[in-house]
Amino acid sequence: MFALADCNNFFVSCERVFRPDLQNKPVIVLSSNDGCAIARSNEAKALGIKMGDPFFKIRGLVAKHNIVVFSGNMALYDDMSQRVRWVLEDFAPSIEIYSIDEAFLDLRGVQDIDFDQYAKSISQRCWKMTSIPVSVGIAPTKTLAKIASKLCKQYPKLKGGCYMHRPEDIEKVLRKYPIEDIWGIGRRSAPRLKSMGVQSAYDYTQLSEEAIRKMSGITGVRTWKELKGIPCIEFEDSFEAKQSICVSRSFSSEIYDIKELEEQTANFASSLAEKLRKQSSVANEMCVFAYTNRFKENEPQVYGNRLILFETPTGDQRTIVTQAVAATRELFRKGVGYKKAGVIATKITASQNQLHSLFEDKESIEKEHRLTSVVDTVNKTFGKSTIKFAVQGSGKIKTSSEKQSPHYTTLWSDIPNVTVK
DNA sequence: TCTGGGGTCCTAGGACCC
DNA sequence: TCTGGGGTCCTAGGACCC
Repeated sequence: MFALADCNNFFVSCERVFRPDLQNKPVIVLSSNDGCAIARSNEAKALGIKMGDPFFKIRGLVAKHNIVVFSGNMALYDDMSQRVRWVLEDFAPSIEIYSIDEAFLDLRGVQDIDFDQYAKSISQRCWKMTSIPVSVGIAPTKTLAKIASKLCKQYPKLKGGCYMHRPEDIEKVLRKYPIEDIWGIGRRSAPRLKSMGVQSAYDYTQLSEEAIRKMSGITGVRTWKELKGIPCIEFEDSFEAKQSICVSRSFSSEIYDIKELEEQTANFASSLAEKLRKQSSVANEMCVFAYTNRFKENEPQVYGNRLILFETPTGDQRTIVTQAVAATRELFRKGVGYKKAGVIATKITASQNQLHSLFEDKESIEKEHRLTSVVDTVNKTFGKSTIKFAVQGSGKIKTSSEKQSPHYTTLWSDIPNVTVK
């Protein structure tokens, strides 16, 4: 059996931990620049707020129903996510972190226990230890476990835990389960399937393997088998270094000035380098991009990008920042208003396999390492951008988030004016 | 006026090899 | 008129996920 633990309306639930007065009230959390609704409480969902709704389009609803609005607070959500994980780790020999608000638990080999009670216990323990409501589904495959956890949200009497294993029960559930809600069936395929008369998960299981393969390839076949109770999707509990890392943001307003854009990409590059080093990786390539506001349809659209091939694979902050700034200078066009920019590292490999060029001097490489490790330590201790490159300017990215709650659980990173002796 | 950020996997087709 | 038969690797784009 596999379990899926899914935090309910996670970002909203995190805010409610420190604002218990908001229980049972409509609450939403917005994306960066307070752009879109990316988390909604059940009450907000009931009022018709959809995932991804632009904030300016729902202002009326928000005012009318006194919906409480937060800007995203990732520092808080990341930390709360970690706390939930700590609780989950007690319940299974290994867990797979699927996303910030979801984890699979590997229960293969666990026998002679009441799985339904187990699911409920996991949920209760999470609530008790973190004040985050968590829905736990247990089933023979990951895809079915996902469905089981969704049932918990639909039926409060399940008390946060649902064990789904008997074929007749599974069939009953799948007959009522909408095709578009299946894990792995996306916005693209769902309408196509519906037009063929495939409405429910059960209908999907009734198609032939050939038909599935033709329509949705091997991934479709895997989902199809998983719905039939045959596990096909690997349990991935080991840490895998990311194959690509992207740091990008939309700006609160368009940037027309080259210096300003350079500052921004320098900041992206700096945190890109940090992320690379954090997973002990180096990158062979980096792409720098900047483009105009795609929603201003009447204005000319510009998409500038530059690919940088590093001479030797690198995670070095100085190289990455310098090259990103140089690329920005190249792609920048006067008179263009840049609304979004970013940097992407690709062709990533482990730093211990790093190849050095014949002409590099060993001593300077070691010096570089010592420097970056000092910078990392200082920034980790005293907060992001305590030490930064001059070209990063203020070290801040030009975004806005006016309704952000405090970093309740990680305040130390916000302590200003630390004196170091 | 105002529209998020960050990933993965699969596939088809082209370039290249003998 | 007739024009082999395998392979591999890489890339871009699509589809999916949260």
